[in-house]
Amino acid sequence: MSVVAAIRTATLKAINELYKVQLQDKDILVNETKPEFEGDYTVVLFAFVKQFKKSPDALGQELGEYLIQHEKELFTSFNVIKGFLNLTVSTNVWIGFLEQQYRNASYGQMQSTGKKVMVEYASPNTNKPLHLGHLRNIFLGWSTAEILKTTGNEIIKTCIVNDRGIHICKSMIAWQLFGNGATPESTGTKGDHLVGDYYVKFNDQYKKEVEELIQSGISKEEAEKQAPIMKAAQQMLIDWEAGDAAVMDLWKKMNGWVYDGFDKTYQSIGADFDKVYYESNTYLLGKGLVEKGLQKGVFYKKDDGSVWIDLTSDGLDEKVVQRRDGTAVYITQDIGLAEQRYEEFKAERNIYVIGDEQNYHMKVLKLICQKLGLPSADGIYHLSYGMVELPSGRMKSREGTVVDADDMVSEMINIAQRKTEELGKVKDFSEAELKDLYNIIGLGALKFFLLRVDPKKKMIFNPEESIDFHGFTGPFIQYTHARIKSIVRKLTDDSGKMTVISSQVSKDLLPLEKEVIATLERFPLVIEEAGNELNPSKIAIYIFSLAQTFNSFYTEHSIANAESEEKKQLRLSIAQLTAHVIKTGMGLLGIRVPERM
RNA sequence: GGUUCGGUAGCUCAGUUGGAUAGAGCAACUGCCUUCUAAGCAGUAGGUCAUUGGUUCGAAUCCAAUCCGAAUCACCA
Repeated sequence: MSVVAAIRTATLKAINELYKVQLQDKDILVNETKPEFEGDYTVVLFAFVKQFKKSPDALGQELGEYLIQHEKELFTSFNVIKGFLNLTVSTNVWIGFLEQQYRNASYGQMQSTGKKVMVEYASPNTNKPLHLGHLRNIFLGWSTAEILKTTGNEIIKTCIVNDRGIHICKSMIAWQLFGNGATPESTGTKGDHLVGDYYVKFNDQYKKEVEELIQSGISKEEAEKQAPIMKAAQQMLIDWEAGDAAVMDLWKKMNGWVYDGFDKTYQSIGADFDKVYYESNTYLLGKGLVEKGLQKGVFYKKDDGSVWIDLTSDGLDEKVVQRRDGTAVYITQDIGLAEQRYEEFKAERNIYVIGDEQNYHMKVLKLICQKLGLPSADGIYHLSYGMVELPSGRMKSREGTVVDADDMVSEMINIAQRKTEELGKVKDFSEAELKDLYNIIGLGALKFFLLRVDPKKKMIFNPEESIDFHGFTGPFIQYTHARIKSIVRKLTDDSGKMTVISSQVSKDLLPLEKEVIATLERFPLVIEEAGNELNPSKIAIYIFSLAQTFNSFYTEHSIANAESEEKKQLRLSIAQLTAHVIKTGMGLLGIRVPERM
């Protein structure tokens, strides 16, 4: 049981004994004591004042005295200031925790819940390469999955590839017109970038044609409809749906290039999936559900044959679920896919990592599934995250104002290399070791940058100012880890035992020693909170504050030259557990930590 | 216009779901490398928590109104 939980339990018991009132866990507010007061944790008493008809001071005194009397193992002293009961936790509790955990290689891992959770993330279109927004999505999805794994769930990572539709036809048409048979091999261009280039070319040509038509006296709307290249793309989509052999061949070839490119990117950033769905296989799903919905009276048919659902009583609008030509729309496919996935995996929860621009869509999706009475419905959860914007506004691939994912990654790795070379601390590293180190640091900086903020909030990225390596950053934490490892190497033998043998650890704690231990002790609570909220930034913030606290401790108190062997043992244990928590916590964010840097 | 989300230091963000004198990082300024890695540490300065009113022992946090910004409201995906 965590210290905070123990304080709650003890307080509940004390209240029950003293005032014969049975309260719940959630009624007891336990905070960390502010540094300017004496104590470790604080029970806030104001909430009980009315109920017990006591002054806050009297209540605090009575509770404090009771706790000191009856919980001698837990507390050593208390003080009451205004309505705050400040409790000092016994040193034995902290030492006991440390002795128990510092060699525990699985500290932080929780017991299995037996629950299955599916996490869908990334889900790219195949007409252009990944950009910074995708990176936020991918890091967020991957990290959330890892966190849920650690809190005891079985995880299925999935991805739905949007591989068909007008957008890919645009790239295909432009390639036919301007490509001259170019391939990734012939041009030396990564496949997804090559296809993306033709998507841009399509739009350039389209714009040009529209301009020309407007010049010839046609209205803008009409010009946009009549532009030959757009007509060609639309025709190609029709041919694709008809299964035209030549179109299918081209489609397969170009998508193949894109997948090769995506795979390289995924590999470089450490993204992986247990199951990938392709929209070309799923876009016809959901048609049977339309029939079912009509029978159940959830849907209704308009005179022109289109099928709708009326969600106005839920505060939303009317929504089409089937076009008048009988084809399924986007949302219908999603319903079908939700069903199919549920049939296949029976996951209780299905977390969709999708940008907040689709909040409305996802709300509708869940609502329709619920109204249809689908078993997958209640498990649908939209993990909505904010867009990554530039100082000039949103990124737009058509206007070329996107920060490309591959460029971003290689730039971060370059900066990592430059900084490492400037510092010159790893001159004995081999070529391969250096390469790996630059990867660890560069990607660490990037991932931490994108994960340290609340997913729900949109974030602004300024390409002019490169991502920092000091302060609240990945490299700062990696550096703290490397420093600890350096000490551990010097003070232990290969088996991890202290070279200086001492039978026991010191029994008294300096303030900074205690602060680090108390922070370490909170790790499982933080993981739990991050899991409940599906919010990796909680982990990032926590690990940063741990590193900060440890660094203060590190500069203030020597480990190797501690006053006594017991102190040395104590501090080394603190350092080792800190390194473990940093490594594990950063691992939950998908960030590796180096042994040296 | 309807709905939803947001506005906290010059910048980027926290703020434990209503608790003590609102916190970090960056940028600025002062110190600290002949003892475990200075990608570090210690410190200074920086705030009308968008505005106004309300709820109560207590509000950045809850409610109402107003101002500003964003997303969304397709027989596109």
